[in-house]
Amino acid sequence: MNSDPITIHSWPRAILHLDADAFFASCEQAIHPELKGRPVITGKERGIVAAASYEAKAMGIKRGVRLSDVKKICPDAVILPSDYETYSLFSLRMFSIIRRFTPDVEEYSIDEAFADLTGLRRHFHGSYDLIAQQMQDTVEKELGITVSIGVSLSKVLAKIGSKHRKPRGITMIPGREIHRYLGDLEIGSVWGIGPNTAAFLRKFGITTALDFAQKNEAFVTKHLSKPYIEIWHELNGRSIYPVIKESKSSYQSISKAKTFTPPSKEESFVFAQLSRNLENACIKARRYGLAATRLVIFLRRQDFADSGAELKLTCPSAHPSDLFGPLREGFENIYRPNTLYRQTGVVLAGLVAETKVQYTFFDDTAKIEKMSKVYDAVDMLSEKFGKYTVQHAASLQTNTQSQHEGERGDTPQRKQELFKGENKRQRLGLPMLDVDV
DNA sequence: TCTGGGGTCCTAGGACCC
DNA sequence: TCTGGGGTCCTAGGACCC
Repeated sequence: MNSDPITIHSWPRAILHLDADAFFASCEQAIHPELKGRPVITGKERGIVAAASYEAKAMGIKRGVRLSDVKKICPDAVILPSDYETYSLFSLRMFSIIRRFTPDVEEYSIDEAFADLTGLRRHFHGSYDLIAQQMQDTVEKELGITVSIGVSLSKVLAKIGSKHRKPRGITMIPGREIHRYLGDLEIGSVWGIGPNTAAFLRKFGITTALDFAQKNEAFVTKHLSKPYIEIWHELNGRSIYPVIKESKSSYQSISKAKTFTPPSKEESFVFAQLSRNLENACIKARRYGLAATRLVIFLRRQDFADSGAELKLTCPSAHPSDLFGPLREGFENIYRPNTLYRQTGVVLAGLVAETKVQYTFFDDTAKIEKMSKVYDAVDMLSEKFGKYTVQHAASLQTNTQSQHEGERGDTPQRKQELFKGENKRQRLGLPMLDVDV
């Protein structure tokens, strides 16, 4: 089954990659100026470091370190729960600043963006370097966070640039200097080359990005599959990956998972967690007008072994009431008594647009429509009053335990200052629900 | 690095059809 | 009843990303 052939984009492109520095921690420092200059860490809710400010990094604190260790290394550290909602607002602001320079912007992740600057020098009466500087300055001035930028001939090279000097770095990698940046770069640090591929390449004596880039095409096509051939081209300055403007509007799958501490062996508790995952996944699916045709469930044991089950649904749906039957069935297949579980999860897969859902003769259409209304109302209540206003009885058991998760009574005043004039829904870019209960 | 919670794309191989 | 070549669709699973 062969997919699209590799096409190289028209000659030389100027691709910019922007990467915010210690994004979560920087947002916290921007909102709480008294934290500037202090070691700040987020991740309180899960007990390990999600992000560390540069002050914390300087003391040797990295992502993934246990918070108990953090307190030993750095008793002064300010430890906060991650507040994704606020970070999303900063993120949207950051993207809109980048769009002042060009509409050709890809929102790659919450703290990263690509932009295609090809041909913009005339318009800005300056070099790409100057454009990058202006962008960096504007973000810093308006949002109070710093970013690092790389500009080069391809996305892979631009990423290498933005990582090369941090924080607040700007790195231009013109074609003639590519080798200078690839020579010191370990092959496993290249975007798209994971531990498996790095180990495979090392068997051929390839240890740096330069070693790989200098292999000839015959070698690459003989030993590697499409994604890696593409990376090889990109490392050599031939742009393969386009900057994709369209923001995400559809999903292939929607998943929800949650780890609980301490782990549990109690069947009803584990199933309640799973039910909650299902409800959350369904809320998201309905928000995008999607319905699932397959339901995947999985349990992760304390030793990190996974077991899972996949159920095919007779009729596409994003309503928990339709999915509880299959959920229960799958759960009973994989749950083993006297086993400690640490995580549950569900995946809604085979998503189809809600409008495409076809009812068979045997489905009770009237009942289905009634259920749709009920769930629209639930979604609206969740938006208005917080997520768990209305719950299925099956999920209720999770509440007692969720109380020891990180609480956050934040500073609404400050947030309102920063984002005044936009209600939460607009700020987060969510569509308006049009519900008549 | 002992382990969050989301996602994506690619490939091989089987089922099915002519 | 058997044989062969070739196409399409679907799915499981691997690998990778932030």
